[in-house]
Amino acid sequence: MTKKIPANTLTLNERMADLLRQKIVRGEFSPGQRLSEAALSESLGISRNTLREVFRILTKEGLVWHAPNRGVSVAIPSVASITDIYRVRRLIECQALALAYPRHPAHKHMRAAVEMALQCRASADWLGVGTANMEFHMAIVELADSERLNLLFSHLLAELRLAFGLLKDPEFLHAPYVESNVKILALFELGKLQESAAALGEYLVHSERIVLGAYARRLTDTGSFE
Amino acid sequence: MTKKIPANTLTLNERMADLLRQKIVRGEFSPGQRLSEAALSESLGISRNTLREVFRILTKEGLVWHAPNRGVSVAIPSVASITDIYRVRRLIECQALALAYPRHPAHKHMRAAVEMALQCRASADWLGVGTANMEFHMAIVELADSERLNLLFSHLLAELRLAFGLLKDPEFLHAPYVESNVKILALFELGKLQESAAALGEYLVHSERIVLGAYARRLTDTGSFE
DNA sequence: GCAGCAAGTATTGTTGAACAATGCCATCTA
DNA sequence: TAGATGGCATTGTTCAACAATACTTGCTGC
Repeated sequence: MTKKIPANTLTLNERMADLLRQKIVRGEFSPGQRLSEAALSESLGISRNTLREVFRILTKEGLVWHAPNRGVSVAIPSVASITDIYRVRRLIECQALALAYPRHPAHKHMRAAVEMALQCRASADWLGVGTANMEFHMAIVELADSERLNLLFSHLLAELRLAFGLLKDPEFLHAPYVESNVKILALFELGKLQESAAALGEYLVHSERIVLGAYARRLTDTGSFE
Repeated sequence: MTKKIPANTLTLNERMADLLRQKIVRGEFSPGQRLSEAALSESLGISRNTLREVFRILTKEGLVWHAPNRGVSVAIPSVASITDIYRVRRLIECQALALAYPRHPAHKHMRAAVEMALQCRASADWLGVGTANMEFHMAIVELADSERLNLLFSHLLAELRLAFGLLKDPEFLHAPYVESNVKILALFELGKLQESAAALGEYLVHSERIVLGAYARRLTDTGSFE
């Protein structure tokens, strides 16, 4: 009866999906860029079939776009998708925070992320600040104790990261929010859940505006993608 | 410059995924049943490679379970997963309803679903009542205007349907809620969003209790799956 | 020069077969 | 009975091939 837990060794597909996901969110490919099966499978050292499975994984996560008979390309974050992502974030994050149990274990993750952000900011590591910020918000969602929400949210963040990649000036994007997160965490630790959630809501509205603004500016600078 | 819209013809993978998804939620396979690649690919008339892509799609949706080197089996809805699903439903549905624009187009879908439920109930078509009920709740989520929430939710419902399939007595499961939906819709149409959302919340709590109860009873009747 | 057409090329979609890696099961031994 | 052994079945991954679709190039006629 003591069935062995399935080996947690990831299969090749999944490892390669991780790899490619990182390459994409780190901006090693430009949005809209076509990902040729032949070229990529050779450069990754995997077969076309395996690569296609990887593509399918990333398609579900919204990182690449698949057009039948035309292959896959790196997704181009649209204004609509950014709006959508923030809409979901407000809905999920605020509720998760407002309804949370104040001593929930994920609380430690929140704190760790805030500390990481402060540290990165001190050393002007703006990419690190961005990462820490995302971890903070991921931790907020963890408060809801839902596997499914966690998964959805991690995909959302990856997609958002792709959009951030388009924008210059990460300092401008992330740095102002370190303080905001500090405040949200402080209110949460004091048990002032409603106020904490309200602060979070404000942050999200503000952040969306900044991202959309920077995004629109970029589009007019460089011309539309399509 | 008038690029053609990508052909909306689904690829074989996707069509087969739809097919298999239906077979699963309709209970043509029993939960836990192993889905052999060789056997299934032959019976569906597709190659093993194609079937594996289909499996990957359904795995992401939670309908089948994949254990490395041991293949995939129809998912066994656990008490934990049911709890999780209802947790997500409460979080998303109630907010979607409470924050909705009262004249949102999806409102028509809600009404259509309620009418369908009434009609099915009149002819004692309990399966139809169940379907209509799900469409009603899908419509509620559509109020939030989020592509991503819609997608998540449709997967959630498919998973839940799988759990329902385990239970006898669909009348018992769905029939009592026709009235509840009528009430929720009525309050919504009157613009009483908070009351409507509250009624929805009550429904969800109640429904979860019923499902878990029936589920536990079934487990003690037939013995644990594992 | 340019719109439209036609043939050829490149890429993706799908299949079948092959072999390695892993898990499962029956048998054997102590 | 417990554990080791070896064979069998299934999955993981690759390869090669061909069909179906999209893209390119060059041509024609105006």
